[in-house]
Amino acid sequence: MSETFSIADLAREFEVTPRTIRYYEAEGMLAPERRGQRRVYSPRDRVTLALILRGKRLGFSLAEAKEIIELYDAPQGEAGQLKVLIDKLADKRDALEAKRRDAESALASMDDYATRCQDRLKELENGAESSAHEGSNS
Amino acid sequence: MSETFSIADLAREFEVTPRTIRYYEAEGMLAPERRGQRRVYSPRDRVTLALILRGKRLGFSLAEAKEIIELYDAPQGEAGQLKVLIDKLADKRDALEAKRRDAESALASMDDYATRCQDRLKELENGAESSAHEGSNS
DNA sequence: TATGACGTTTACGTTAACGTAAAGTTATAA
DNA sequence: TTATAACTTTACGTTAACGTAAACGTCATA
Repeated sequence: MSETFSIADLAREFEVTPRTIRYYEAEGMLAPERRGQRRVYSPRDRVTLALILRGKRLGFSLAEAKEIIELYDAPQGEAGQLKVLIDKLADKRDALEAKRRDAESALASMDDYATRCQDRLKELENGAESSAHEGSNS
Repeated sequence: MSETFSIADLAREFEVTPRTIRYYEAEGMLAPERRGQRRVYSPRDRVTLALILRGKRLGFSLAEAKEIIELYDAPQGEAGQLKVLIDKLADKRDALEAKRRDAESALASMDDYATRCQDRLKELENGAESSAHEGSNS
């Protein structure tokens, strides 16, 4: 028998409220067991929650996050189902790739800008030859 | 005099509605010129809109996107301001890096899963030796 | 036994980010 | 000159994703 978690455990760990976790359950994204009326979360439930929250951080809606999760526990029974699953995975992969590219280009331009700011700061701190864009004239 | 754009031009290009663009203006993120009462967008306005939308795609709220944009046209007058700006840039950079890492780990596990699905599919298509996890026994 | 601490359900409230409709303005085309 | 296409403002409506409050259950412990 493996580890279990209370709703407060997961709320603490992932820095969300119990309300949020219950909401995801109401949306059909989690289905913890019950000990009496209390929710008992398995390590698998915990992974699912982590997936949801990572999806959200990446700008997916809960509906989109749900689609992704459903892919991960889709039945791989027959070949037909598997082909459909593989196709859908490719779609989600493309969406993720796009986000990564967005992040990378944003990082690139931001780093570029930060470098220019630092150069400008050094100019200001070294006596500073009045205007910017001045070469190092001896 | 450089190119200008109507609100419909930008709406088409970025696949949003004019309402959305006006909303961003009302939120203080865009300030197009006016020819009469009509909005006239500069290439710079267009870049700003692109920044907003990329931010949104990455899961930033409009408020966060606004902060980033304000960094990009902050005054770099004195050294003190520049230092503050550089600090804030580092913060936003960290947030972006985190998103990129999220995207990358999501991609990695998804690719992993997709590969396993494809393996399973090939098994099914090649006569299929009953169960999974069977080596290629001669 | 009573008093927290932690959980539950139910239900209404809130906010961001727009959608949508109404009514008016302005330039161009027929 | 009228129509129509593209724009404008104003203002109320909508949806996702929770927040918040009320009223209740249940277990350990002081």
